[in-house]
Amino acid sequence: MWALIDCNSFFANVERVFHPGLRHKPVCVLSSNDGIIVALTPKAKALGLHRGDALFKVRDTVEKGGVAVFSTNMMLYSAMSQRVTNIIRQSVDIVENYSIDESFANLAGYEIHFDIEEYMRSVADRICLWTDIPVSVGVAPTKTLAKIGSKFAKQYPGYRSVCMIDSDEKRRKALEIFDLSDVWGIGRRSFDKLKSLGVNTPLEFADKPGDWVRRHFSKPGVETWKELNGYSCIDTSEILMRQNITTSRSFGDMITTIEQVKASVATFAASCANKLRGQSSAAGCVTVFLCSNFFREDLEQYYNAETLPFCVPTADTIEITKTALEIVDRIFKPGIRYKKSGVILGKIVHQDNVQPDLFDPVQNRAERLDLSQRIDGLNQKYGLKTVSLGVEGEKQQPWKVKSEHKSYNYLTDINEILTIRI
DNA sequence: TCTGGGGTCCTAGGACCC
DNA sequence: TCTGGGGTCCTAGGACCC
Repeated sequence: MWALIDCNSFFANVERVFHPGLRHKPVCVLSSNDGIIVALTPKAKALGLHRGDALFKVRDTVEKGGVAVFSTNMMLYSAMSQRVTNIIRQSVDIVENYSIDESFANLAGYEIHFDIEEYMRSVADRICLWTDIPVSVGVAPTKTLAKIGSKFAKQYPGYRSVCMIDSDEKRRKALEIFDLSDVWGIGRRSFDKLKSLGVNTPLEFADKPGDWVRRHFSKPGVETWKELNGYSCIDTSEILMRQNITTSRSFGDMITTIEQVKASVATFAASCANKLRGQSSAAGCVTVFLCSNFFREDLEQYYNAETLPFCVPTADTIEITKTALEIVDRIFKPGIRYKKSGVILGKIVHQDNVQPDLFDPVQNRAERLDLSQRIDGLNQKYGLKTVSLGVEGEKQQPWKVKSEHKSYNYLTDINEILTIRI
């Protein structure tokens, strides 16, 4: 059996933890630039707000409904996610951390010594007691069914946080009433296709014969079908090394000069390089893209991207930044008002597997990497951008994101720790 | 005026090899 | 007029996830 432990309205609930006055108020968390709503509590949903709504379009509802609004604070959410995961790992041996707010726990063998439902309920209660984050748990023979269980657990308080799908009767009943478009692995396209084929519920899909499914769908569709029928086949075991690393942002204000574009690209390149070293790897190529504001039909539109390879895979901030800026020189077009840029590192290999080049123009790779790592160390100890490249520019720049409702880094910065007045 | 960011996997088709 | 058979590797784009 698998359990899926899913944190309810995770970002919004993390904010609520540190603002106890909001316990019974609607809360929502915004994307970068305070653009759209990315997380919201049930009370905010009840006002008619949705994930994906642009803030400027729903400002009326937000103000009239007394909704507490927060800018996104990933440092805080990551730190809280770590705490939740740690508690799960204390109770179950094999845990796959699937996303920032979800973990799969492998319960094989646990039924011998425990009442699984009560055991997982005790885990859920402990998470709530120790972190104040409410979770919903689904338990089932496959991950896809466990996901469905957790949605039921979230929807109906009667389950007391844990919904177990452990018999064929329960499975069929769940699949009969569950929304087909909410099944894990069935996105917009597959949903439309199933509808057009006359399939309206997960149960109708599960009951189709295997050759029908294989005729209409390829590997992912067949796997979902098997999982719905109780045959476990989706592997989410942990990805130890990312194959691509991206840093991109929309700008607070549109920018026009090449110096500003370069400052943004240099900042994102340094961020990518830092993430790259964090997983002890090196990149074989770098891509830079620039684009204008596609929502502004009155302005000239532009998008361009280019990729350059490295002679030898590298994790050196200076080398990566220099190459990224060469791309800017090639694709920058004057007269455009730029809204977004981004840096993508690709062809990533582990640093121990880097193939040297006999004609490598860089002689001191080890020292260069050491320099980058020492800069990481200083920035880790004294705060972001304590040491950075000059080309990244000053702290205040028009392209920096808007973030007007950001809470403090209560869990990771000693200067921003929660103050309690008695 | 204001509209997010970061990933993975699969497949078909092109280009190439013998 | 007739024009094989069997592969590999790479990439762009689609579909999906959070």
